[in-house]
Amino acid sequence: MPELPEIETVKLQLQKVLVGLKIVSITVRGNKTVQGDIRRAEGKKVLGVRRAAKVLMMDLSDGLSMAFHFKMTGQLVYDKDDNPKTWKDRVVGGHPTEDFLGPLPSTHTRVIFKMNRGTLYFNDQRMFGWVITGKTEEINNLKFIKSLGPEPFDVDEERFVKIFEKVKKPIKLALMDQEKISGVGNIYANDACWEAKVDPRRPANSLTAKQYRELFEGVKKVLREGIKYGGATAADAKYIDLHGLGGHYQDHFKTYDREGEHCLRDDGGTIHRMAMGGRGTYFCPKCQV
DNA sequence: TTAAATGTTTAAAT
DNA sequence: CATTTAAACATTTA
Repeated sequence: MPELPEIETVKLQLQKVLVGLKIVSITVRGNKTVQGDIRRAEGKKVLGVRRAAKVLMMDLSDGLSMAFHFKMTGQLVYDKDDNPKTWKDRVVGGHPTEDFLGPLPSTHTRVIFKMNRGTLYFNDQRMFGWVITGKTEEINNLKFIKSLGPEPFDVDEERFVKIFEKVKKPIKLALMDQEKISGVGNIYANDACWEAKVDPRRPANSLTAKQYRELFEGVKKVLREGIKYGGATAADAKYIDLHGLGGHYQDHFKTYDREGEHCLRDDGGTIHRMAMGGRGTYFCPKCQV
């Protein structure tokens, strides 16, 4: 699921509970999910948790690291207790499914990390996600990670404009192109275009200087809001809010999943939905030009 | 039954 | 070759 804010949220959570713990044993239940010899990580200590765009990385003792990609439906759940009695004994992050609340492992659990205190589960319903284990240097040099463009927070306006001014594809798809700017996915790309009052279908090279500037500020704004609210758990996760788990950015969507609803600018416009690059694209035809 | 779902990844077309 | 588009991946839910 997750885009940059959701992974950032998981990272911050895991930094609090996982660092310093030792991986006692690893059980692999989905071979498709695992790349490299993940069991090399057994007996290693978690030294740190970090993030690059949508990739979560764990640095382990003895120069090993692991990189997780959640793709559409990945999630990490850490149970502090072997038999969690309340949701307070559980830390969750990633795509919201009932796995957040039910007993684990579940049918979607692909990897189980038994720690010296508690258990970490990597769940992934659709099995697009992956976890790669290797030397820290190998992980840092993964082709996928090397090909990532800068995150929006790491460029200035001039660089931002330069990235898009020769791109002919629609601005929304260009924003989601990880080799140009990394960390932005479907939800935040939609909302960023709304913030900038830009029609998502506009060729990326056709924006005015003002629109580039507002898009640059807008994309940072929606990402910052996503992080502030702890990511999005989307509308299908009511049961998660009930228990206090998960983020709340879904309550602050500007356009995403708001088809037919009024534009938040109260300009009389209605949020329309169309498909672009096979993904749901939401915008207000009235103010986004 | 069909469509769609917070993402890449690959092949095909331009 | 660089860029862009469409299909594919696997599963569940509306």
